[in-house]
Amino acid sequence: MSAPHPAKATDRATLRDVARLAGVSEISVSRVMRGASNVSLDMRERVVLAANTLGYTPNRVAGALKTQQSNQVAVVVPSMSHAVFPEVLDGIESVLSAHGLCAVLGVTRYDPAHEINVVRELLSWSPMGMILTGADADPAIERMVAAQDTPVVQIMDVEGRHIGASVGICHRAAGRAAADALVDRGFSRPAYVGAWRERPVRSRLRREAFAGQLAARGAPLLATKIMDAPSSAPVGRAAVAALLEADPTLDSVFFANDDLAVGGLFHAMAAGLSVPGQLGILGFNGIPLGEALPIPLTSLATPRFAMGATAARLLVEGKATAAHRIDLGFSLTAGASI
Amino acid sequence: MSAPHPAKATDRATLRDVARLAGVSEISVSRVMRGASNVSLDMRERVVLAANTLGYTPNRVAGALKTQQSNQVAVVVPSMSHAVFPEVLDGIESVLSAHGLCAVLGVTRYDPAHEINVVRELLSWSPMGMILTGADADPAIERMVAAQDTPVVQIMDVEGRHIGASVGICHRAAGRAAADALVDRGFSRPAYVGAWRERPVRSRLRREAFAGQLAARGAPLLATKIMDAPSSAPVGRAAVAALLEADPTLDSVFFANDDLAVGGLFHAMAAGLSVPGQLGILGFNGIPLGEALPIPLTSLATPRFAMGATAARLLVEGKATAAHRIDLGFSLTAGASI
DNA sequence: CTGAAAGCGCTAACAC
DNA sequence: GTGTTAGCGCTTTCAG
Repeated sequence: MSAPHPAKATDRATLRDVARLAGVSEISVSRVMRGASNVSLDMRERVVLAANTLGYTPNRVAGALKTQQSNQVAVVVPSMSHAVFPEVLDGIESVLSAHGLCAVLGVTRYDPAHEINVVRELLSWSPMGMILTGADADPAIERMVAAQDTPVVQIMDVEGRHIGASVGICHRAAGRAAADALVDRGFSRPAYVGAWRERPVRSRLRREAFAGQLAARGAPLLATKIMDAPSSAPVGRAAVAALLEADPTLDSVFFANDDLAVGGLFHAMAAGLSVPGQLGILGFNGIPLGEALPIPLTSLATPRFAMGATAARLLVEGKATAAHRIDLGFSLTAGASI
Repeated sequence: MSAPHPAKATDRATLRDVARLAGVSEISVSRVMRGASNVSLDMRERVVLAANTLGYTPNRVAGALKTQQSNQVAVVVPSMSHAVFPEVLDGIESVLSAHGLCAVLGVTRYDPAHEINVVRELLSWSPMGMILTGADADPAIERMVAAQDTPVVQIMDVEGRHIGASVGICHRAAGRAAADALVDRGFSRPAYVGAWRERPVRSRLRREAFAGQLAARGAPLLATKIMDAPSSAPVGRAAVAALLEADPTLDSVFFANDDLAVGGLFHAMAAGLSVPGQLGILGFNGIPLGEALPIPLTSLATPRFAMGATAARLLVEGKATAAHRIDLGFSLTAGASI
């Protein structure tokens, strides 16, 4: 090809190139590429042939600029290290990919200031929607989202101030349910273990509701240990060891999540404590690992995949409005640790 | 503002709007927004004021169309359910965000046909680079990437055919190391457990090298169990139970990953088998959970975060070329299960 | 230091 | 069914 203008050999083919090769107009190529209906079979064939010859891929950047719509969905999560968010993302992805959409990822590291930058960055690509983790977003975020009129779904909590739709569970109810589960089974000297300095606000909501309900049931919370490090089994194990050393009379522990709870259970096993006889262990999230443990972990199972999938579905269906506040609920798993 | 043209109230502010309000030209606003040097202080102040008043956010879609460069990096992984890829993504994200880049996610579900579509989709946004999981990409993928001249880094394996740079480990070497570790400790009747029908090719490489080295060391592989389901502790537990039922004389098991290995360890504990006395358990990946187990899991630890971070760094530094093939290696963890 | 003109690649809107 | 025209919002020339 002896092009008159000096193009790099590696330049990406454009509509124009395909049109020239096929001997048709650009708009016809555009129509074929987008699968428009009003195109003759002959035209379609010629264009497809030319496009394949050139290895043409539509340029979505240009398309998005023109149509003012993108197939990208911005997804903002606090962390990827924790098992919860990958599963939520999995749910989001499963729905998005089925609709030809893709996820652009932002990770906030539980840092509200950083979250603002992440959101700004993501919004600069004019996504067709945005999924945020947690309620009570910073006012700056609310403003930016409003300025661009971007549909928003917030996940995890159904409580708190929401910008658009919300999909999650009621963490206060979960805290109360945890208290009831322990008291109902005869535990009377409960403790609580959290981590990561309780950065995720919803874990605080659960703890407070847990403590409140325990008091109401006459079995007040005896000890609380919030670790500095992010949640993990080793951290949970260390927390329980510390709690029991300080007060060996504790008879049960509710954990901020299963990662911690598994560690607590391991401590009990290693220390020769019978579970749940000498120590009851109650987790949160219901991760698959729990059921494979020698003593199956009892936990409040949360619908992580479904939260992501539902949030994505709301966006796809244009239902990302404050009218939609979906509580997906939780359930006690059939474990044997309390 | 009595604009002469009928604009939606919710329309996003543009450079033009800011320019009008500030009483300057569009290009000046552009220069200020991008932090160009040749702008007077006065100009900068006026523009910033106007931009803030309007809540202006630059439109990256338009910018990318003009400059032909994006700040997005396409990341293609096979799954999010498995613990490995979130950690890799975490590493990628940490580097990208430090450079003002963001990740666009594609999930292939270990489906080569779907992977082609995912890559095409992601490439249509002209990302500044692409991170692919695994070697030996489909020729169609290789073609598309070449047609757009997109820098590529492939992660996980250093073996196999690579498009651009690669960052990973040698899975054959890992398989051999696993065999050596078992034989060196006196195990002579080893088995292997895999999952997900061995869809990730690299797990097959490990298994084959494992079997080969075992044979060379005079302790041939006695049994292999590849489960249909994706890896998880329950699946690993079931696999070991099945293996031992078929042949109780097995004295050790090497697993495709720690998720499975943990399940195997739990089976041994629940069945009253001493570990490593009656059954040696060797995992792969070295997940944090392992060290918190009552019997700390011995595993071949892989640098998952570092793989992601290194891959992203290669892209950022413009080193995503075939010249770079980085083996980050693995190491045996200090466990007590073999 | 500031601005005017042109155009990135695509697609609505309107001809024919 | 097909083509022409115009312009999305920005930034790279090139003039002043």
